[in-house]
Amino acid sequence: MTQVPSQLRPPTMADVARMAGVSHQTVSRVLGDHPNVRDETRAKVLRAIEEMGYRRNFSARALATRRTRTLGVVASNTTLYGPASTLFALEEAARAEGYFVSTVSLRELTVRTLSEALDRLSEGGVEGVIAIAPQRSAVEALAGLRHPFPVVAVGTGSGAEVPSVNVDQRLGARLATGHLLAAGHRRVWHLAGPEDWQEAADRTAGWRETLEEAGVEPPMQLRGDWSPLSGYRAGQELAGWVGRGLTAVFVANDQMALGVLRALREAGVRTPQDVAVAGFDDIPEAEFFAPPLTTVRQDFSTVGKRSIALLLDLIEGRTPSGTSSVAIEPQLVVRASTFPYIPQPGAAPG
Amino acid sequence: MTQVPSQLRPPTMADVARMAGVSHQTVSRVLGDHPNVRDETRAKVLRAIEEMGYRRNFSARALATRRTRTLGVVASNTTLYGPASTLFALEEAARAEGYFVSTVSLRELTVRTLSEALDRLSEGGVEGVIAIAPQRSAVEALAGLRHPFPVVAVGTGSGAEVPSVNVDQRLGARLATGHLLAAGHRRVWHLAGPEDWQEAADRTAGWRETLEEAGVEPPMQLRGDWSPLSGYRAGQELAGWVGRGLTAVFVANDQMALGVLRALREAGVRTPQDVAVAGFDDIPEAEFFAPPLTTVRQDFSTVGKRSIALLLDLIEGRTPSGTSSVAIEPQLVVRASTFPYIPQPGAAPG
DNA sequence: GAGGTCATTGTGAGCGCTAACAATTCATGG
DNA sequence: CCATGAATTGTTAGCGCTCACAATGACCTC
Repeated sequence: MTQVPSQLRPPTMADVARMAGVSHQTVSRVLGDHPNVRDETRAKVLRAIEEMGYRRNFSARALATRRTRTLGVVASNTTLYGPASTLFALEEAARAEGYFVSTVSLRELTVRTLSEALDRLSEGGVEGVIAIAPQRSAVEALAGLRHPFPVVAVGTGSGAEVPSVNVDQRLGARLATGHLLAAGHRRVWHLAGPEDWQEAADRTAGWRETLEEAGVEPPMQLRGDWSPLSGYRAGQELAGWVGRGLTAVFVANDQMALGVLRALREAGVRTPQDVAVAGFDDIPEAEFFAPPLTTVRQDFSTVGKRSIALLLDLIEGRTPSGTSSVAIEPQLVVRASTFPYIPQPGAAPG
Repeated sequence: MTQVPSQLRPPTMADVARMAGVSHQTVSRVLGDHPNVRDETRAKVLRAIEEMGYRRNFSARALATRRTRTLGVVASNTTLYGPASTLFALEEAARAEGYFVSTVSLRELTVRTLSEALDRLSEGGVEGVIAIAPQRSAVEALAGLRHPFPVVAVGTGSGAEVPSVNVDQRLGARLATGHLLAAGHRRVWHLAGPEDWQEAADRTAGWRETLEEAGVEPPMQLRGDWSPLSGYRAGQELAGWVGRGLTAVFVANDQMALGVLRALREAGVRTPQDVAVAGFDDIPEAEFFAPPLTTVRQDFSTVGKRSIALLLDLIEGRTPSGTSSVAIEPQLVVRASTFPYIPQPGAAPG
């Protein structure tokens, strides 16, 4: 019941035209919503299309128009919340503009894998590519690669030579760190993300700036790899500093914050009474951590829309609306991990 | 430095042929790895290709061969761990077979959205589609829809009229429930997933069977919507049954289990000493819940490979290797939430 | 009623590639 | 030295569509 194998070859526009008693060009006009087609003719054609189950051939159309209306996306770690959300938002935004999205997911972003991915997408006829490339190495690779289509980077930071769209990570870190200072903490410690990630560097920079502006010497900084496990290990180390000046930690993402929370708990350290913890990302689970996590939310939907808009500008040869580097404001979400008040789940906006 | 706008039109095969002093067909042969090309000629052609930065035109090739080598994927909730992992695995498997993947992510799977997605993918020239369609309504919609290409469903359960690939949810539920019974619990309660999800139904069925085979009357069953919040609410209700026969809960996914854990904790109920909790999915965070969560792991990589293999069989007109419904075994991962022993994070396999 | 305009439809030429077949070259053996 | 067949290369005809332009006819104006 699912397929229609009435003929071996699917019907062509000419077949439809013959059936409707018009020329193939008229069929094309109907399909293309051209104004100058008599209603009666249009109806005839539509009826024939319906009856034959005709569908326009993508390849022929693309060949004739020289447009595939397909965008490529290169991503890695697509099972992480951030990249997955970005991917989703990108596809949605692209579809809204009438474009298809062809994805290549990489296990790791190196010059080689990135280059292969771009080659592959090029063979796939994409008109442009979005690279979700948060590692610095990836940005450099991107800048050095030749490709016959425009590329927009997401999450690479704004300093790049490649047009990019970013959430303002530095601002997010300032919000979180500032919030902890405002809550009365003298110093704020920091568990940073991987050195190679631009977003990690930006978050660290925002944290450091905020402390320095407040006249506080930034304490020792730990480093993790985004994983809960690395957060757990860092948390064990942090637990050793409780009572020696540690009262607040800004963790570079929620997953590591989860590990930190667990390590602190196991060490008998209470959150937030003994140590306040703030994260970054606002993953859906963050609200249900023990305790619910204060964190920084990024608007991926906007990231997706802006990225697609920028890429399409580049494809159409338009001057991008604004600069070629877009920054999006993140938002602080305060929950119990930094505050003794425990809100009801579901009450917080998220 | 990134683009090569040396000529307005990108070079064609004929341009390369002219430069190499051969016919365009010879260029095509070189690109197609045809055996009967003299090494010397091949070298000439490759040099010309390199020099001109030539890339074969996707649309022209697809038109001539009548093959786009593109598969479609329809998915919803792609930011959830399961669907995101499946998506990733599908793309990887498709790429390994030389296919492109064009994704359409839906916010909700209804007959209408599904139908639109299939239409759209059809316009995009896909040769086949994978539908990550865990809702029953989606399966029905799929069965009733006409489409000019084969469709393979993932996560729909094996009973469907549509060829499908599934993790054996029932078996997973039996593993978890059996584990709890074996640990000495007299009864196992159950927080089920949304009624409309086949996977939820299968997990519930596995739970119920296991209890019945053990001669135990299944206790009241709660229902959530996969979210931590719904788990939290159910957890509050469950907390009221502690001391009245409730000692173990099998929760239909990890995120709800997270909510349950929090609710129990807030109610002063200890896990696993007072109530053991098992989840389903083994999301990366599960190991770092408080306490680390016993759960059921699904091998998405295998799901991806088998789905693609099945779809390609259908596309090529081959009889699918085996039946048209593939089941994949899940795996129980035991952690502290069902056992008084607390393993070190990182020690558990995952 | 001639001339003009507009709406509507048709015709022909590609888009850049591959498949099928034709033509050429080359090595080999009788 | 030429026939024989294999290896190598070239030629031609589409694949199914859109674009540019031509053709037709209806309608209007003076």
